[in-house]
Amino acid sequence: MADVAEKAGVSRALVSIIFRNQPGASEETRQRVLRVADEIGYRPDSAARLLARGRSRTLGVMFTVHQTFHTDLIEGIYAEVERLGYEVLLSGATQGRSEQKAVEALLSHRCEAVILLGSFAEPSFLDELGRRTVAVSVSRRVPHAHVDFVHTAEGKGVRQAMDHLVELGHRRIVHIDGGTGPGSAERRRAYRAAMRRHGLESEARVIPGDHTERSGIETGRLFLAERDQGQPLPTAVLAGNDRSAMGLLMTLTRAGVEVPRDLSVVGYDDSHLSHLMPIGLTTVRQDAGLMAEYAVRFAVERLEKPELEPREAVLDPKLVVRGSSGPIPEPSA
Amino acid sequence: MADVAEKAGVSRALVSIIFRNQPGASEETRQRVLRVADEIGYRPDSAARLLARGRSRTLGVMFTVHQTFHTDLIEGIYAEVERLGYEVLLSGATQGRSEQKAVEALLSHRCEAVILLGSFAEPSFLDELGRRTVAVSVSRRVPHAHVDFVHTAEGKGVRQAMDHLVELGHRRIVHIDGGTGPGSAERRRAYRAAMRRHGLESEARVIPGDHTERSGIETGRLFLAERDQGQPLPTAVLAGNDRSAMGLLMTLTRAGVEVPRDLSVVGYDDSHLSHLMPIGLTTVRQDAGLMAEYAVRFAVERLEKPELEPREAVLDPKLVVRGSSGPIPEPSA
DNA sequence: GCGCTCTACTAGCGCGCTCTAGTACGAGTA
DNA sequence: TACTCGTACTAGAGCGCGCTAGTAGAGCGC
Repeated sequence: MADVAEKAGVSRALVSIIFRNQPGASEETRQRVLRVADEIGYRPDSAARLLARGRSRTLGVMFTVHQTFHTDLIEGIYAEVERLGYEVLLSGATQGRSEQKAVEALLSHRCEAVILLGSFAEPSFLDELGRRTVAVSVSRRVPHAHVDFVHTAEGKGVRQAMDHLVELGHRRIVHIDGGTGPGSAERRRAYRAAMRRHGLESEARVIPGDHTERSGIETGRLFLAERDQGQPLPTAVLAGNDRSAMGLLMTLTRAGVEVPRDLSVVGYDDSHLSHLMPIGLTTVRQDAGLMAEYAVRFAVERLEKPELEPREAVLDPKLVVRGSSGPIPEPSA
Repeated sequence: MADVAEKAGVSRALVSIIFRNQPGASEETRQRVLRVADEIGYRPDSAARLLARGRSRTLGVMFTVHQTFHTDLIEGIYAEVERLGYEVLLSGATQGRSEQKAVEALLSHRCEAVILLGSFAEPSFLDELGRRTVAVSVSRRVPHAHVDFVHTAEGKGVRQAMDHLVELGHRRIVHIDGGTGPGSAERRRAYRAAMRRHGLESEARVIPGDHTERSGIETGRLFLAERDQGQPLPTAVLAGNDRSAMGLLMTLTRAGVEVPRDLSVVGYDDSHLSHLMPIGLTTVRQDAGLMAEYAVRFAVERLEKPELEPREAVLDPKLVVRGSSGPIPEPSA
């Protein structure tokens, strides 16, 4: 910066003004300084910039690397953040890199707010985080924690899916659970309620799982083993999310079970891959773009008005019927 | 930091030493300072830290949000970077956020090196970037640019896939191209060479596309339209990558074409989703973990020995045969 | 001529940390 | 005793910016 200032024959302060696009420099000087900077290859150092101004205008986003729905959300976040003149820092959680670690990285990089996509963390962790900084939790709802929430009305989505299956004649409808995953408790509850409402309480069955393909695969294996022992397959499965549904589909299809003739499968999320399954996955759509928009807006608004209380946005999900669900198999089949 | 120092009754410098895990503080003081810091909720500010020490020890990673293979790479990158005591900053390219923009963000955050996953950028852009900083290009090979390369021997992979298909009796083998995507030129060339080698030159057909599901879908539609006009379907397709293969599979399967009975499909990458397709996708496996390891090591080694010339790592791909490829359909069928 | 305002610019402090060059002091050594 | 040496610590400069308070000079009305 000093080099640029000297070469352009102005003070460092003026260079600073110009690079911040602030008024206070003549058009002529502005052009000259920018030209010199370009020649030298100068680019403002955001570390120093961050340090000097109190604010970083940066939102941190914690996501799970393999969660395809998260990449849908990230796309939306980039778009909205740019609109509002902020920046984004991504930090991924993986097998060997915990959520806590990912969030720590964001905080130490001076993110003003943290957006957590589908967090699995303890409620106390979220609450503490929310008190220390502005935090938004997407998908994962933790009552009484000091964070904003953006999620879909899980109950509504599950209800639509269940009504759809019951209308098709299904009674033996199994739910693959999402474990401690975001939204799973609500989905599980809504599944149980729907079974009760349809008088299918005695048929209700929840299979433990998580939000990965693995739990779908394992459930598939379980079903096949049961079938080999003479038990009938369920006629429909409501998976905890799309990935779980895909795992199930794969396992069953490979074993010769035909979907939806022999069994219907419904997913959850409508991640961008779900409509790319060869048969098309019937699933509950969450609007990733809108969720991202809310998350960013909540964060930015709380940053600009710190006295604001955390809020909650509940979006409406929508069942998308594709090829993986169909009428109940013929009794004789 | 000053607060911590005061409350613990030591100088700021000593607090600094302790937080950098450096020798020069007694165990007793160390514990006391850490306890005080914890009480206050102090966490070293990496912006200031960055500014103060010359180095950031941070590698920037540019990736394409929806490219599933990239998430596989990222997982590997996090692991290797941690092992070497560096940090990672992710920056995603999306529809509305160009590669250039994503890279700019990384540079202004003081990344010492940039790892580009499957870049589409102009060779001149890469070369310039490589001269300004340490850059590693994964998958995309740009001869004579001043960057490290990590990629697989595309030719070998394609050859294996083609030999596999020819062995199964296929002759009308079509290639869906990856356009300007990383590796596509090499794959296209290898496809043509393989057709020639097998005496199938006259059957060679390359359909323009890119590395997304869309190009698979469009190719599927094209095939269906051709079939409706009386032309025969090809018997096998070598897709530009897994996503393209998945798009094709979806379109054809929905239209009643059975894979692999009516048509064989081979993908490329073996991204973590490809073995989750219900029928299992035959594909050319690239070892994401190993590629990530090389990329990080190249970057770090060049950072620590700046006189090092850029290098190239060519890994061996391996055909993974799953359910989407099979023998040529019966002539009468 | 004077004071006034407005534009275009500058001086220099401070953001929170790292790091070099030091000091103070007790233990060991000749 | 005088000296080194090692351990535990401190003072203070400086990293590259942003920002506040200020100046110099042009233009204006009276």
